[in-house]
Amino acid sequence: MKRTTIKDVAKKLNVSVSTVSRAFNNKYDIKEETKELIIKTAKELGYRPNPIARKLIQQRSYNIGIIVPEFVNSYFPDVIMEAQKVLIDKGYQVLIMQSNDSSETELKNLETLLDNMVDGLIVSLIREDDNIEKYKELLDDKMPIVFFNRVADKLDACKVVFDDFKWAFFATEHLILQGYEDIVYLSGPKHMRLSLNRIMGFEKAHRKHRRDVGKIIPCGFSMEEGAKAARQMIENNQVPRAIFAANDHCAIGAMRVFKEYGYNIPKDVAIVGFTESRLAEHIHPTLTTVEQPTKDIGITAANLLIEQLENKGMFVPQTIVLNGRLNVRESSVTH
Amino acid sequence: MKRTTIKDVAKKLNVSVSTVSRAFNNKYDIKEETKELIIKTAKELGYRPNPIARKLIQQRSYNIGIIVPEFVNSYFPDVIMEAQKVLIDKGYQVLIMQSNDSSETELKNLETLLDNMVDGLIVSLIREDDNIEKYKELLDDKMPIVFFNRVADKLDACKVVFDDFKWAFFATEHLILQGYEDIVYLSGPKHMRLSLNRIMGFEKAHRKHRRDVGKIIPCGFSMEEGAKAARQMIENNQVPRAIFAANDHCAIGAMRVFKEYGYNIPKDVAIVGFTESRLAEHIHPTLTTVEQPTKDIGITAANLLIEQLENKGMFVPQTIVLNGRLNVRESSVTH
DNA sequence: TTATTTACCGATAACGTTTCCGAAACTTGA
DNA sequence: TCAAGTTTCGGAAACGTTATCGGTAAATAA
Repeated sequence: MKRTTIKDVAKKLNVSVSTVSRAFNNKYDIKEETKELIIKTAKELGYRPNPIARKLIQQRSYNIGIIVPEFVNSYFPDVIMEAQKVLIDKGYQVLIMQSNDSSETELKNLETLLDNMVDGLIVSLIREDDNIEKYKELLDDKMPIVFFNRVADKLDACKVVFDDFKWAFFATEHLILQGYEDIVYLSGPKHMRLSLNRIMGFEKAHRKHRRDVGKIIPCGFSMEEGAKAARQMIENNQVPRAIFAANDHCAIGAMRVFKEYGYNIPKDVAIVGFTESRLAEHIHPTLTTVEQPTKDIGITAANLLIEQLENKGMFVPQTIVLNGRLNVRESSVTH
Repeated sequence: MKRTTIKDVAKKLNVSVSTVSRAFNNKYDIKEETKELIIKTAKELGYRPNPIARKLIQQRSYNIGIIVPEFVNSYFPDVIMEAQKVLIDKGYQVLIMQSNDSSETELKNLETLLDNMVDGLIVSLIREDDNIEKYKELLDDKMPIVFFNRVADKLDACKVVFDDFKWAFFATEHLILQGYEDIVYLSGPKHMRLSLNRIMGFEKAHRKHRRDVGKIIPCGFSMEEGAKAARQMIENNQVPRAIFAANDHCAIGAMRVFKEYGYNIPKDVAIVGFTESRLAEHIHPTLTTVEQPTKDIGITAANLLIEQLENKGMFVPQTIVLNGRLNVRESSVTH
């Protein structure tokens, strides 16, 4: 069962391979009639252009690499799948890699993607600084790259980011307006730009309402770390009236511990999460959280990359900031 | 910035391209000395063999396609990532597609993967029957395929499955041994083999302990469906003493509703889930559930595929059944 | 010494496309 | 009717590898 090639189609119709090629590439210099005939008999013969041969001659792989830190939260799968849809529609092939929260694996992933000759990359970084030299090299070589979510200030490239500042501000303000004093922020790792942005939003909300800025405790994005932070607060007898957490998993981990220790949520401790997860609606009490536009992020990143691929050379890097939504639920409201 | 090719390396050393190729392919008829020299200067020149050219001449894409129903549960991402690791190590490129729980998208995904000339496939089906003819064709054409999780009886192919019967049996027996009479099974869709297997396990456990088999209610895999089922039981005043659910999401959805209506878990209603999710340990009460060996499933599927690819032609399809574990937690134990 | 094997290497043809160049065939304008 | 332009097509080169075949030099056997 050999695959039928362009030659088979050409021979069958007594035309040259060039003509068949033209028929399949919508070139102008071909008669409409012959084109249709070729397409028709090609279909009969079950001919499909060999993408590998095309890639070789066109000197493009039509491969796009996507690198993300993890697959634990639904956030990354969600944006990836949207981006993939857009890219596949444009004839690209998508290679997905996860870095397992390790900068070294990130670098290894990058290498394998380059071995596979990707035409472009969509990346969410593990740490801002770790592989920055490598990315700089690539950018200097005009490799199209779009960063999203976790980006690096020092890189002059396309970025799709969430307005972390603004939504941390709104989330904090929401807690303040509910009347809570003494709000603690369980922040993400400080080496991330988005953590800093959220901290700034947190602070701004306090300043606006003339409050002392609440305590900021470095935490992580996992349930375990959220739980650990909560346990520590309880042990130190420093349980605040409200908590704003780095993400939903972290919030849920903390929530669990508080409940175990008999705290009522939100009466004793109010909680707000970040980056709407599928759990927010399904735990008890339901979790107030900031929803990120995962679909838009994926689509925008993909489109930015395509633009770059098509206008290679003359393309100015741009940063697109997307908006979100605060989903207010039970965990933060006492009426 | 042109990519350096095999010719550049050959010219630099005044050898033929054949020799350079031999150096990179560990062929026997080359002097160890020259081989090392070639590898060394190739590295200096930054030469990497062009995978596309290699694919073209070898008539293999080194592409493997993976098709899964969804990315909502962590189950599929988990097995995919393990499989990918194995495959990448062997020099394969992995294309991941999700069917969004629609058989039509599954078919479309299949087509795009074939367009990309995949050498093999790893598939978890949406429905047993829907695209069966297409898969049959492929198998007849000697396309290496490994099915996992949701497989079709009618297809004579490699399969990696979980022993759903056995572990549904154990889960049910666990509930029986805890002393619960009147156990309801919220089953997955009936068109899936795994649902039927689990039902059989559920029944067997009842027979073994000489009980009447509990009610079986068709349900789905989502939290919404679990919640809906619970609400219906409450409305109909038919809340059982224990529930065995199709998966964790379903279990959690039901649990939430019961808690809302004031039922205590496990005192009023005990619950057991299936396919350990990341939530099981983090909800209240913690959820008893059957853990599937996601990593093993991914690794085994990948290895089976590689075996098939390497011994193409003479290869007998085999089914590998993997084992699991029952994680007993609070939701099912009253002491 | 000569014949025969062995080790190593080069030239060349493929793989299936696209692209460039040129040449028919046809059309247009005077 | 003829020159010039247009449309449509064919031939051949190219993309970067690997595979096949053959040849030379060295090593071994007779």
